[in-house]
Amino acid sequence: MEYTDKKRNYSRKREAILRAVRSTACHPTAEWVYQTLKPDYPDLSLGTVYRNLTQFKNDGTIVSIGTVKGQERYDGNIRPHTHFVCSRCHAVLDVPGNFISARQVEETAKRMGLQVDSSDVILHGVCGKCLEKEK
Amino acid sequence: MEYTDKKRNYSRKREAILRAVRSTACHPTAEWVYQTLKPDYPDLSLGTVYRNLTQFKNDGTIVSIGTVKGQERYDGNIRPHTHFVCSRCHAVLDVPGNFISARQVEETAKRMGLQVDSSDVILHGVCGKCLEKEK
DNA sequence: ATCAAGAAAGAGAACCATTATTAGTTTGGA
DNA sequence: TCCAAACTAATAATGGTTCTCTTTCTTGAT
Repeated sequence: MEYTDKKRNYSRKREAILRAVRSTACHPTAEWVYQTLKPDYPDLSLGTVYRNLTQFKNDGTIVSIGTVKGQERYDGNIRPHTHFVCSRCHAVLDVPGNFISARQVEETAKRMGLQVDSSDVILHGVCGKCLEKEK
Repeated sequence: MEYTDKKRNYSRKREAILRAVRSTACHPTAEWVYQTLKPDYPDLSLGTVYRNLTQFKNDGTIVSIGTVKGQERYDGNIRPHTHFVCSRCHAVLDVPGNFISARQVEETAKRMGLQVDSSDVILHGVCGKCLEKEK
């Protein structure tokens, strides 16, 4: 068994990064977090943002929605919910409801010998704003 | 309205690329397709694989499962179905069933003013092989 | 308060999947 | 056969992410 407990010191910037991710519903990229905090933390480094986002993701403090247009998107809301990705503007929206049958998933996983840790539902399409623009 | 119809000439390599994607259930990466075809097509270029996979994806001939470990994964089976991604070995497996309530999705989309074109269900966890290894 | 150990950060190089460019080849209609 | 458009190989460029290395903080003990 591997030793996984890591001492973790306090860091003002780490705290700010978590606050930033939790403060928005835009499902931000690392770059967004960086640009958002830069004014208040002029010496913030992009590497620090990546490092801390990865840590938060690994210990379940935040969650990753996956990659949209080549960039990983994060979510500070770790309660399972559905996401909508606009194929025009690449916005990621929360959709209430998870639309999935946990029982069905469990049964299938058991039958297939899989250990399922999480499940994501992602809808693709065109968001309201982009539909407006296209008219 | 934009002009989207493109003349398409025949190409032996394009045909082989589609055949390769359809021939496997491994949900291949561009690199896999390239390595698989290389023996039979020694002058195949990786750019050609990327170009044609993108074309196939754009006109709906194949489908993208998203990005796993930084690499896009494709699927020649375009019938909606669920996918399982192993967080250890990064295998992508087909899971019979789609577990999603189309009606619920429709209603929610309508209420939110979204145009939903497709929906993906992705399970994350540990596959049977990796569970064996870990014992 | 001071000090040492190690955790965190800044700066920038390195990495690597993907995309773009360019020059040459193939396809298909006239 | 001839030509324009489509396709490709080779390779450079791009860009998000990770790594490295040195410096700066944080923490706990003295």
